[in-house]
Amino acid sequence: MVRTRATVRDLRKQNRSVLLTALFLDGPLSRQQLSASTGLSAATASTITGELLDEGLLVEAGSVESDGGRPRVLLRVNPAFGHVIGVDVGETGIKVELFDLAMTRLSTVDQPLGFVEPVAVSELIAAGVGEVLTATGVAASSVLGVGVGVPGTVERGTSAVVHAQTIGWDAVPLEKMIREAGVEPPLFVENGAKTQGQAEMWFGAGRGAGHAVIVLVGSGVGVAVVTDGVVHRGATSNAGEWGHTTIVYGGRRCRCGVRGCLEAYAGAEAMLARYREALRRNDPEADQQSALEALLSSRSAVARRVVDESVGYLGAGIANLVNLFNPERVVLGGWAGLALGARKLDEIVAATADHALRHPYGQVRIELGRTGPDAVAVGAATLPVAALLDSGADPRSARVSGF
Amino acid sequence: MVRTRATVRDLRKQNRSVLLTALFLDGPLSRQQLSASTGLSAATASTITGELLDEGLLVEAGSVESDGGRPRVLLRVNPAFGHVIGVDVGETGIKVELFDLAMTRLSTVDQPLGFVEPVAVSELIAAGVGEVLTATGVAASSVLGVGVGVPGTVERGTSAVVHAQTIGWDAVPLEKMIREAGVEPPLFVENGAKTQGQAEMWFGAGRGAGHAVIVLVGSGVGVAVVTDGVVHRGATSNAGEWGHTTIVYGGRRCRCGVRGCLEAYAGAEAMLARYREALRRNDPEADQQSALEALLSSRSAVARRVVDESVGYLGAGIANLVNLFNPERVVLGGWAGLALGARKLDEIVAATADHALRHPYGQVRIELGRTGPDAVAVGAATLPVAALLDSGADPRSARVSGF
DNA sequence: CCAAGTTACTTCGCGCCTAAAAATAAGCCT
DNA sequence: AGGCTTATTTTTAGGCGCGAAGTAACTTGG
Repeated sequence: MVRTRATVRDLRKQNRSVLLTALFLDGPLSRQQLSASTGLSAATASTITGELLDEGLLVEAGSVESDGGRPRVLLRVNPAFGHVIGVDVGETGIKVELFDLAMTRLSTVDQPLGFVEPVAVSELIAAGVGEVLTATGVAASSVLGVGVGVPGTVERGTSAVVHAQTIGWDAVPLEKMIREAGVEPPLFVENGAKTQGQAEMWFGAGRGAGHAVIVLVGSGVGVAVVTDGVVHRGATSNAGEWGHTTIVYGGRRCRCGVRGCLEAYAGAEAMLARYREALRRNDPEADQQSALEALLSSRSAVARRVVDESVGYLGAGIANLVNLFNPERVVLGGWAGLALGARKLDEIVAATADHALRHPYGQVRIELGRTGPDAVAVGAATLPVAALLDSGADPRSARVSGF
Repeated sequence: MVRTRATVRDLRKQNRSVLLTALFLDGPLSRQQLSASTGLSAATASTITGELLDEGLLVEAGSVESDGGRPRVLLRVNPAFGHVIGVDVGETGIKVELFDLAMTRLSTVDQPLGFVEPVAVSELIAAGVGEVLTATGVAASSVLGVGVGVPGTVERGTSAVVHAQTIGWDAVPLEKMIREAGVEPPLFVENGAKTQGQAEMWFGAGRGAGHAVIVLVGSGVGVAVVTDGVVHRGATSNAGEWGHTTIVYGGRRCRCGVRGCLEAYAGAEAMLARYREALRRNDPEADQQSALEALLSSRSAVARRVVDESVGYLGAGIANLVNLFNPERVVLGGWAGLALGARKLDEIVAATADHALRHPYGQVRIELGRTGPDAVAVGAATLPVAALLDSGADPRSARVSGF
């Protein structure tokens, strides 16, 4: 971490951020509790919360009676201070959701989309954003930001650029395009696996863990690695390409062209392909989701073998992550991950134990994901919230959108 | 990152740290340059450096003539402010080195050790520390800290505990033992691969990279992952067990008991074992180092095949790291890594390219390590230095040892 | 040799900041 | 009602970085 110089203003900003984050994550708290949990003096906690109340970021939320003293007044983040929007760009459609600052869902729009073309996607996003706003009567000016979860990797620079081989996107300047389609609030474009990981960390099975690995098994596989509470991004925001790590050197050819990638063994697509091969059939399923369900519940020896092998590969893949990252928690999510995990979690855990080193394995807890089907959108919506919390909502820093 | 409350004192501490770090890493600088490079105002840079000069942390280092103005006075970290000691606990012996604060080596002691037994190791370390001090006449009180690089993983708690399956250490409270053997300065126990990675980052091929992966190939293989300039440790400091990630599912049995670990293919021991098997010989080499040299320079088809295969496995293993961490730089080190890399770096790079995703691969530069055989000791010695720099050498914080 | 010019560094006053102490608010209990 | 307890606000004190205004230490050009 390259630390940099700080001024007295940064102090205030940081302490605002600390208080705001504590209130956001741990619900209503009194100034007293805030002082205790953050380490700030009661005086400072009081001054700063007073400021935040004046600015409309906080509101009072009742009081707790005491046993013989002045009752403590509870404070919480003002849900009406602003709104955030989360967008899930999937391979079959686009979901746009509007939340208030307490992350209560106010409106949802689903738009199916056959062919994923950047211009069409941008326009659908802009339309969806307009729709959720008019449906709820929320003013565009109250939107703190729009988070967008996309497939593929996102390169962050002055403006986010998306690379997604599977849908044929090569260096698509999506942020610029969405802006040009008419979306005004600040944009936060991020890989969908990472936004889903974020959702799992804040609201799901990752809560409370500082070091966690969120494994997402869908058609393919992905991972979000959280270190010290922060999603790991690497030098150019491309980190976390777990699906294309080699796990069977010289093995099956993956759609990325390389042999032996984990994704050639452990995603829903790979499982179904291996099943087809075992049965010498050659007709790809129309609906992966129900095909996987059928495979998982089949009692045929072939199906059972395919599933058991998949569990082995997945366990080895998870063990690699455990060895490399030494997390306290592994969360297994994604639609296929949840379907497989619902039936085979113990076997997956056992396979992980077989392949991981004893010591890091001993530190980890492996759980199923607990976020719903809109986890990508929820996670995307948390991005502007995180930005607000991290900045301490500093009223002195220039804000692009007028809120 | 869990940010925490800050006081006005933390400000000064942080700015001291920033200045001190800039001076340590980028050699002598004038107050003027410091002000420009850190962003601190000239006034503050001057005040703080004045303080640091008074405390003896900095010294003047000549001046640069100007073209028509007051010449700038150069400042640098005072090499004589204190000393640091680095210890390398290897499988064949213990090396203790003394450095001044400019990391100039003042004295070295090598002590061979056959059987690596914790008590004996602790006593040898204490003896070595005493020896380098008396040899140079440096007072124990001027030693800022002793860094110790050990095989295996180090669990940091109130006192460091070492787990090293390969040498039969299971939860050895090494820090406590070294202390009891009579070493007084603050101790910093860390995994040897990580200390070597640290050395490579500060003084070797990793310089300037914020995100890097230091790959160490010796008898086995290890890695140090650097994220944002900081060595990644995970929840319990066990992160980075690359050697025991599965790369050939169901493959060769590794000494850890699992099948298909990278270490069963890519370290010197594995290469020699595979060569022996190919030749149907059964006599382990007495000296791995010269045996590997012989293997690498052999022109026999069998030797060439073993080496080429190893290059492939190693490349795939590196590609996994590139995909997962998206580093800007990969440094290949370790005695076997350097030996192999000296002859086959291009092939290793090509094998990495074959297995990595195009995009993250496009961001990375793969280089040979540039630190010498005492990299582990040098890296260990940097640990107390890093602690000093990070703390801003705050004279107000209580110090255990009297310096 | 001296004055003017130039650049590096210091000093001082201001506006902020947090902490500690003191004061005040708002309940409970008898 | 009065004492007691606890929460919050106000006051005061000690720090900090910055900008402006000096001051120091040279070079240059006559």
